[in-house]
Amino acid sequence: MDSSMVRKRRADALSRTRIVEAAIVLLDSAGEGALTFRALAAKLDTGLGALYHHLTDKADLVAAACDTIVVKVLTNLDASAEPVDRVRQLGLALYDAMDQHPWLGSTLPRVRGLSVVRILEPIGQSLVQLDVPQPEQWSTASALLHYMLGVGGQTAANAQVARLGDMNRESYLEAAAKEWAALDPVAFAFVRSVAGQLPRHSDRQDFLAGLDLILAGTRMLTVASKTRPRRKA
Amino acid sequence: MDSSMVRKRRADALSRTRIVEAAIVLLDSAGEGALTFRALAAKLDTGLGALYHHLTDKADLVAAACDTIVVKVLTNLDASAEPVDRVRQLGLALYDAMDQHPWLGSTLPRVRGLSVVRILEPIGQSLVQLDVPQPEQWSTASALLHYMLGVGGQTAANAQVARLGDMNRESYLEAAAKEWAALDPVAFAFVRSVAGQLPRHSDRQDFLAGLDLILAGTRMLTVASKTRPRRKA
DNA sequence: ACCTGAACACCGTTCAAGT
DNA sequence: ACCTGAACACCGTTCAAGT
Repeated sequence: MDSSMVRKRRADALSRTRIVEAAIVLLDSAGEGALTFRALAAKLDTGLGALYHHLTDKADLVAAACDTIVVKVLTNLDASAEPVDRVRQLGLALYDAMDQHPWLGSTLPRVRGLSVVRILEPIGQSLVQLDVPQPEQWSTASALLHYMLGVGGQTAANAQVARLGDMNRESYLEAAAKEWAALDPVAFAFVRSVAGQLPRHSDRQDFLAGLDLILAGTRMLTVASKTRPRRKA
Repeated sequence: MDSSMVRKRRADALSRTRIVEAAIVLLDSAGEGALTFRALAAKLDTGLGALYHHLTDKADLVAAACDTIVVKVLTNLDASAEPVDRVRQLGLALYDAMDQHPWLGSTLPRVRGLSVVRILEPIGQSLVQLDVPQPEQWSTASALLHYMLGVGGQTAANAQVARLGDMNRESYLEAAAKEWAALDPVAFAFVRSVAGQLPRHSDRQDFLAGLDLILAGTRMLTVASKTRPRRKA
């Protein structure tokens, strides 16, 4: 019962879930480069080989970490909302998760397993409810998925650069804005013209604006198909 | 003048450009995992340290490889085309480059340097020409950029999985379709419903369809702004 | 069955030493 | 100035050996 005994007998046994949770903590606190089997073993106070008894691979570990977050995001969604709102909610929830766990955006695309399919499913279901014509359902769902993943990748990259330079978000954006403003006025006319808004802008709002752009384009697909009315199911 | 002398005196001296070109060949032929300073040194018949005399980092090398491709893509664009067509051309050219160099899609987002800004610039210029209102220019250009990068990331991931499994595109897609068809009928209703089209679909056409979705949404921004007409410059 | 940690085959990067 | 290659400090992964 005394503390030395508790320390000897581990509070909870090593398990896949515990390892993955520790991996997420490691990734969140110090970035992708910090996830190491050795660091993980030290954090869990165990040996290297023990980890391989619960995981097949590092890829397996990363995939499990991703899937844990993705499942959590999808579980918290409100299924009763209108289809368009469901997609927006899903997008924002995913954005927030990628913002909170920057390693997610760079890892999710290349992860094996169901994580990406899990995200695709509610998107597709919403499009079906929106009466997007069958031939366009797949490409539209893909477009929404790729957009979300693309934003996540960039979020991850920015977080990584900021971390390497040991900067916070504001100083990073201001440095980028200054860099852009110094570019060639002819070749980079547009980028220079928007450099000023860079430090003040909200990535989250921009994400939603882009999502709404795709959803607006999607609405036109349904409108176009409604001119040839189909009977209801 | 005889061949032994030619072999002794290297045909062309080691240079940053030559190194980057060799790196691209290595990446194209065997994937991201094959790009190693040791492999590169062997290919160029030089020492390890010599490479560091022309490069600061591995990140520097990868960034240079990316930028080489990006610059090539952008150089070949037809600047005289209509704005919408310019964006589509740019998108397709980028898609093709990412298809041909699968490592590009997974690397581009996290690369330091101008590569991403180079892509953003012509997108933004096209939006200006399209009379997209100033407040929406940045978020719209970002959306288009992120979409393109998102598709590239997925292309890269698919190529990677196919390479690991030693499969060609067709057998990879058929395996994925079979996997999807075996998913839970309730939880994955949508994904199952589109599994059949997976082997036959064209990623390139889907990419364009998604791009057009965003462009259709963008057109609505300009139409909306035209109801309050502004004087011409 | 579950765990340990030394050992192996790699990496990126550095640096004294050469030309 | 440019190049060499041994050396260093890491990796992921394996595996005989322990309990």
